[in-house]
Amino acid sequence: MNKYFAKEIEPKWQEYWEKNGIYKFKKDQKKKKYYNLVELPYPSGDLHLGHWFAFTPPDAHARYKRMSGFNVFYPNGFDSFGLPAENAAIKRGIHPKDWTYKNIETMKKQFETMGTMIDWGSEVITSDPEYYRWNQWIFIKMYEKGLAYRGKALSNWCPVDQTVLANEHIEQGKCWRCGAEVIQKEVEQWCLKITEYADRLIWPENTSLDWPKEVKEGQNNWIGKKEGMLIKFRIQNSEFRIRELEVFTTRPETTDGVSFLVIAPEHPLNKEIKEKRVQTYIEEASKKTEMERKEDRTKSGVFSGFEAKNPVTGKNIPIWISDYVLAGYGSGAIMAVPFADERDREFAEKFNLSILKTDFKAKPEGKKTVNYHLRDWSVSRQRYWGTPVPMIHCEKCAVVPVPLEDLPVELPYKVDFTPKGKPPLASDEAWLNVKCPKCEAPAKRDAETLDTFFDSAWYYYRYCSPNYEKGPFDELKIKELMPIDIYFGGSEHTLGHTLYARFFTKFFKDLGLVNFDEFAQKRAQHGVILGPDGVRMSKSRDNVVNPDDFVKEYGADTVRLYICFMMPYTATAPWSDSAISGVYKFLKRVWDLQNKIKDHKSNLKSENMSSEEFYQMHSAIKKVGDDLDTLNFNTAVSALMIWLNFLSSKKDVYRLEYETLLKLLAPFAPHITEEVWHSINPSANSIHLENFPLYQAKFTVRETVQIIIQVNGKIRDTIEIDSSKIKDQSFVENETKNSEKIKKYIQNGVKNTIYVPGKILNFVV
RNA sequence: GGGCGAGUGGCGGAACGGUAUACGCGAUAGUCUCAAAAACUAUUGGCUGCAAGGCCUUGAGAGUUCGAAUCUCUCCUUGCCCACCA
Repeated sequence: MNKYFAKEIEPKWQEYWEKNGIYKFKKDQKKKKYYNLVELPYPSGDLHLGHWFAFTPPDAHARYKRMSGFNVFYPNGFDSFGLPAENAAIKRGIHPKDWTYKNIETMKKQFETMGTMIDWGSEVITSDPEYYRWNQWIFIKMYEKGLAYRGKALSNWCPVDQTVLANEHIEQGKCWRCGAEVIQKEVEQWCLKITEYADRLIWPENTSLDWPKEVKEGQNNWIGKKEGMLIKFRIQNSEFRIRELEVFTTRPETTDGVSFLVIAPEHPLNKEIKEKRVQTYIEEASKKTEMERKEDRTKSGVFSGFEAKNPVTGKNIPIWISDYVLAGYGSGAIMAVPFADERDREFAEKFNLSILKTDFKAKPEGKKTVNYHLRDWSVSRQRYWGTPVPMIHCEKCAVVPVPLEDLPVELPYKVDFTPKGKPPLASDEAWLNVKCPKCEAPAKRDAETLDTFFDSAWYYYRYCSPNYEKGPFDELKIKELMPIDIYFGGSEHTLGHTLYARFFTKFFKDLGLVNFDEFAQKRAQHGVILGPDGVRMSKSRDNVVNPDDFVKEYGADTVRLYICFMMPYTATAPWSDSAISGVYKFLKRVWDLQNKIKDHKSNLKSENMSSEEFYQMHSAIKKVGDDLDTLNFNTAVSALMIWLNFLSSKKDVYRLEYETLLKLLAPFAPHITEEVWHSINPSANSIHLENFPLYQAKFTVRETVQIIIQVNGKIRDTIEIDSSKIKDQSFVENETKNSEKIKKYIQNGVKNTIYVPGKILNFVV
């Protein structure tokens, strides 16, 4: 027998699996489908430790499910549009497309070294025209339903470059490129009316779906449904076109304590106020970036010079302007009740405003209304590397969607995508100028691209029929494969991606394309492997751990197993390689255990195994299987170690024991188990086509059990009884009579006796 | 400020309200060796005792319970997400 040498066996089996297509998903009426999904990666060009952590435990789960008789669908793809490609291109002069597709090639090769059972036959690459064509199709459908509209959204705006900036492109309040001060500006852009689905996106108390509480509550809070009232305050100035201020409040009963009104700097009323100090304040407020607003919480504001009449008390109260009132929430105007609200009091104290009392009994007139924290989703990006918005702007007909049969609107390759103050696509005249589909007059294409969260909101539908040409997906395939049975991913997607995905699913249902309401039965969120210094890994910090180094040293199986073992899947903890050698040692010991197999030709058949041997084996099968089901990968591995410790303490190992061990280990360490499996079964098929061993409940209990004897809850002795007797309390009590230790404690009489069958006998004295 | 979570040996971490510290790392001693590495064996929460044993221990404090790391309350520390949401 050779020594365990991972480097030699791993590529061999990866090739074998590929050649024999053992991971190809095939329709199988006899088996239940199991859609196992991990969030598709961004093709950054390097498979890092985070990818290993995101993909290998789910791979073990998928392999277990497959061995347990499910027809497992485990596809993968690439979320390949987006800013990094464009930034890399600008920096290094490579075209975003070339950069992206080269990275995808590299990463797919790296994925192979991981030894996953991913079926790449259903791969989806979101920057392929065959994919984003359907992005455009969905966008147009949303437009037709009134869900996609031109709206105004507050954005970071560079006044020099004349462009919207992403948060990451603002450095200390200045534009990353030209250094100009970034301001907040309402910019017209494409928005999706996710708010129309707000109610349906709220998780009901008793959902049958298995999603973490953290996600359900997080999303519900984010949607932030609040019931309140809109109350009108008459402005004491007859020259304004706006005569009334409408405010939203959840506490109408405090209206008698309204001491002043506050409106947001962006409130339309401000356009009618010409005073210089007011305009100066508004300008200053617009310069504050998000970061500054977060950091500086001191109240600022300016008196508008006008008053409004409190509908309850009839008193005139001043109208102030302050950026602590948000334009986007409610009506962008509040009634300030400093007596009851801390922020209002802070403001009143800062500007010496009088504070009126409220007895919380006011009953103002007003419209009952519901407000949501959730905003509509702005999807326009003034960027090159994304899905072109499939719209045409015509002077006569305004906005006209591209006819569906003309899709996709392909992204032109030769475009100057360096920032120029207008969207890169706008500089490609040949692409930009088209005829209006309605009136045939000269018109222009929309030069913006879609947010990449649009791409990832529905990619898992496309996996089901990646080459389908009659629609975004084949409805029959969807019936077969959706919804997803388990969706693995990161917690950073709680308020973005997974919410959008739910929104899209509900939209598809409204279109009649699908007959379910939620896209994933179960959501499993992993933690994060931090750098060895306990901080998030990043190149700038120089704390990035490269998994390839460990793969080279120990092999992929060891790295997979270690990632499963080192911490719970949900945990966030620093990377440490201190224990990886222990996992490697474990695999070597499994390998070496071949030597101990009793010759299968001998008469020592598994029927001759002792009850302890049966107990150990069946307990391991149960524990490993259960843990793979419930995603407790670390304790599954420890159960394997415990059993191996038992097996290696014996003189010989039964073939049944050893083969069972290999099958339990196969989901974690697919290569070594395959190698050894073939070496002891030369004519066998792949171990990954074997069934996961079944345990028998009767073997998971020992013949005798230890009962703990307590006195007043303190352990004083243990006794061993036959497990058939565990239900017999008086028998157990009698047994303890022999114990000198116990006698000593209970000689003065027993007040009460508590017996937990098979566990504990507690005397209360 | 709001929401969700976490605090257990030297370290990563196990423990349906029922033997706390499984498993792994590290450490100590031993076997093997000229030596080292590797491998194997034993020990490894603290205090106390020659020993049998006893006492203490899951961030701090209270409570519920025959019994609490686990449930409840208060506080402390810490992580993540959101954040002037009226």
